[in-house]
Amino acid sequence: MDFGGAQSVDRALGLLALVGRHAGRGAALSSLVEESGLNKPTARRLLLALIRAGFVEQDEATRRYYLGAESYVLGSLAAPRYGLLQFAMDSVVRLSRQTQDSAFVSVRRDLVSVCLHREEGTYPVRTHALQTGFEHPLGCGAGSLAILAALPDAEIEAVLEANAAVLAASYPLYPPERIRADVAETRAQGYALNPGLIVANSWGVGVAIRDPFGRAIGALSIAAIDSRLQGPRQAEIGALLAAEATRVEQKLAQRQSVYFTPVPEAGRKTA
Amino acid sequence: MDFGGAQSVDRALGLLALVGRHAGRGAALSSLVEESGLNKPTARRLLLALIRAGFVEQDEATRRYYLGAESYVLGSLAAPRYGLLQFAMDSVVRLSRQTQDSAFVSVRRDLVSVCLHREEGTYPVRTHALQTGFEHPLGCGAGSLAILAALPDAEIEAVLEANAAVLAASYPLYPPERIRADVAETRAQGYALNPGLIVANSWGVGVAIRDPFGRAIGALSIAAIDSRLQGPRQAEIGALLAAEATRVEQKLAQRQSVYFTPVPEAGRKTA
DNA sequence: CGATGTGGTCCACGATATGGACCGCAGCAT
DNA sequence: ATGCTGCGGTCCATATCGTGGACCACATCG
Repeated sequence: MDFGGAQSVDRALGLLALVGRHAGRGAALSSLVEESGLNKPTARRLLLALIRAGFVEQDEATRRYYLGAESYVLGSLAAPRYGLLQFAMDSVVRLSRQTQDSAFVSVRRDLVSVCLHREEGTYPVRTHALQTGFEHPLGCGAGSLAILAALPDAEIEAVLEANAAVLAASYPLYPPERIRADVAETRAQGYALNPGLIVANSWGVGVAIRDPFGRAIGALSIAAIDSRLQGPRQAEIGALLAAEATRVEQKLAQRQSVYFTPVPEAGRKTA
Repeated sequence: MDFGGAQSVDRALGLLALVGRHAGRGAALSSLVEESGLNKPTARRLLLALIRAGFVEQDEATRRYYLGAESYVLGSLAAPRYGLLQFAMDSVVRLSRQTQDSAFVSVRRDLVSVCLHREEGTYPVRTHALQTGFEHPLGCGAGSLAILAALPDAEIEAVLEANAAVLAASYPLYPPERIRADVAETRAQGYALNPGLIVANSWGVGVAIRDPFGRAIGALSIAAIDSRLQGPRQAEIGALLAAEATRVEQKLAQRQSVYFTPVPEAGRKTA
């Protein structure tokens, strides 16, 4: 199979994405080394290249790595095409206020769902299972499941197959059959439920956001401890989420007509 | 001089930034080759790496290159640290409505100013000199000059020196002395004026935006044909801009206290 | 139906990235 | 003080990897 060379570029971009997933907290060299599978000199050398280009910055004192200004500029320039956060921000804040629990926007990125923003709830007991930058395979977690359930059946199968290895390795509570069942339930209920399958007692409810072509591109979700997402409140929150998702979809439909691309490329195999 | 290796990474990141500067329009391979100074096979190979990582997408039909989803995700993750667009968006829209001319947010990126968003004016005769993604050396253009004038004198000299080569080569109407004079005028007036120095008859007025530490990080600006920016209207627009800049600064001060970094690294020499 | 301008690919050559070994430092329990 | 551990960072001989001139395929145009 021909990958077209440029391996060090692949590694550098992987590192960049990794630094992004640690944004806020900052990433230590050692953790980047571990998570990327690179060795230290290589990781360091690539980070220097990323720093040189302004995509990453290093805190002089703590030596931790953060995303740099160029990353922000790039994202802002990409916003017209993908601007989910821009349009979902209001809704997330509103959801968090209304429910007192933490609210999230996630976006689909190929085979996974990435959390773009977490709006802290006011209720004193909170779950911190999901934080900005975290990602899970499609189907794992409330928002992630909502996205998956909104895809055409054929695509769901393709995604599950491509994710099979990761699921088996890191998500023991999520065998493919389970996810298929969850998808069916999500479609029946109108909202996705995660009954603490990633972190025990940390439940979530999610609803997908579709682009003007009807493709699921992201999700809104709420997370709380199990006792706050039982009985009627679950469906109430599902309805709230659905209402806000519709608002986001309307904003997307208004502004983006010019920019949106017909097809964002199918999921590819795992490396 | 030791650059720490990883040259192909530098080139790839340069290409990525370049694709970003063409966002919206999309970038043709040939123009990327020309603007980057790379040769075709190399550029193509690096682009394939960028596509593989999701930072760039290629339109199947037109073969043009666009920023990909990962670029957007990355930028969203960097937003808490650099979120200027997020907070300036409202102001730009308002400015454009009030003045009927096109309004812009730009952000400082080392030695240059990059236009993050252009809000189209309603007035029938418009200038298209500045578009989203365009960048100019600090001091060249209204917003860019506003940023420069808001820096400490020592930093201004450092920036001018570092930019000397580019200015001499590509901005014949901007000798360093001229920029120094413009800075003085900007500080006296309270707003920066570009009297058609980049594109003839395309004038602009700009005001800097400062972060909570007082450092100039970006600018708001208005552009129009010369006849619409003469006499009293010039200062009126200057005042409007200053008012909106203050609003943005307040939003930044509120939200960002936790995130903002003390020092964003001094300008480095041109390559 | 040649001429020109795209986008894209091949492959021999040699410049380039690699990673095991190493350094210096900070914290901490002897 | 003294050794230990874990951290961030760097060196440099080795061989792997990227390079770019030459080339192909396909449109468009006069």
